[in-house]
Amino acid sequence: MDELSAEARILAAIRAIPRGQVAGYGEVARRAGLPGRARLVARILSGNADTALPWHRVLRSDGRIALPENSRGWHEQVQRLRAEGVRVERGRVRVAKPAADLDAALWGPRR
DNA sequence: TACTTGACATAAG
DNA sequence: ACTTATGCCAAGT
Repeated sequence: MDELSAEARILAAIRAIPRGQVAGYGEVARRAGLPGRARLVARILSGNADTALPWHRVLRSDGRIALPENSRGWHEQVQRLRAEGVRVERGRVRVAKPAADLDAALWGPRR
């Protein structure tokens, strides 16, 4: 019954990722109110045909592109990401290091 | 029902 | 930073 709504919420969560930004599968699931369903997000994307959907902004939690390296989809994802200014190196996007930033803020120079 | 598969995540070594 | 082992969940056989 709510199979459709689950998919709808996931699609909405993906559409909500701002241009030039990325999000992990698990992250998308959480934002859709479906914690623990990262694989459901992957399932939906694997079957998606909507080119307007910003599917390219969804990556693995480690910042790597989920599709098989050098596959057609892989190349397209890299291109789409770079087209919006996202730096992609060796099939992966720079992952944020909040701990380091926090650490610097709390324990940095003169503190 | 039992087993396999997949655009995953996380902890350990 | 990279690889392996486990856990996970929904669908397909």
